[in-house]
Amino acid sequence: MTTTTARIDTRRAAVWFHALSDETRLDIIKRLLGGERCVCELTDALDAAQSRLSFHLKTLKDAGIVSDRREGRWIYYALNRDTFDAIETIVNTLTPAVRTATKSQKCCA
Amino acid sequence: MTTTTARIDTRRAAVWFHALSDETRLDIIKRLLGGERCVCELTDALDAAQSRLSFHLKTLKDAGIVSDRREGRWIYYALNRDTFDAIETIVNTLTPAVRTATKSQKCCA
DNA sequence: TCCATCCATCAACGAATCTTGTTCAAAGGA
DNA sequence: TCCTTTGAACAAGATTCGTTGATGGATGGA
Repeated sequence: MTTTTARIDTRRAAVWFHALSDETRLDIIKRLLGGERCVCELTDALDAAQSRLSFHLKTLKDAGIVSDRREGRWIYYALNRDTFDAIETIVNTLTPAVRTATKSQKCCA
Repeated sequence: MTTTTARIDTRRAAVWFHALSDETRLDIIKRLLGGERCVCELTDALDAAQSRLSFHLKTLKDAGIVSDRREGRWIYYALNRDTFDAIETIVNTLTPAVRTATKSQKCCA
């Protein structure tokens, strides 16, 4: 066996990274770092059309990055802690493996 | 100021995450964890057409994820350590912020 | 009940992405 | 020089993505 990173579920990882691969979605995530927000707050803050935000929120939700909660007329979105933990695990497994992989190049170049 | 993560360069982050958002590219990265490889080795290992791999390798190269080196007839690709360090920094900055952001929800739900 | 607000969904369009097949350039061996 | 190998680049087609505007459902107030 080469490394433990070979065990990474590439399908899930690809979905997560895709959700994070758009600037609008990263801006949404930044806003949600301040706590849960309803869509109307995000449309104001990001100056984006409502349907556009709804589209990106769905992408984030389908990827498990955020979750939503209805309260009266409003729907609040919040970051999904478990998914970020999983992403952190992937990256923190991958990077040391990269360091190991690139060590041999340094000495033989 | 809300958090240090607000400083994250979303443009660069989006490019990196996009490069990581494809299963074929993640498979390439996994292979390169074993050390640098030429394209012909990757086509054999991943059972993919040469032009397809060339496309994905270009995507990875443009994003700074890999770098290439010619040796005679062969071109060897290797993982780019610095980029992975930068990605690790982003994720390791973001995740604690997510944990902080999601703490308040736990107590008020 | 009627109306306003919040937000998801849909249709349509253009742009970007991915795949496949083909062509072309660089390098080395016969 | 000619041939083979390696891999980039290009064109064409299919698919996915992102944006915009319009519609409709759910909720709550008047």
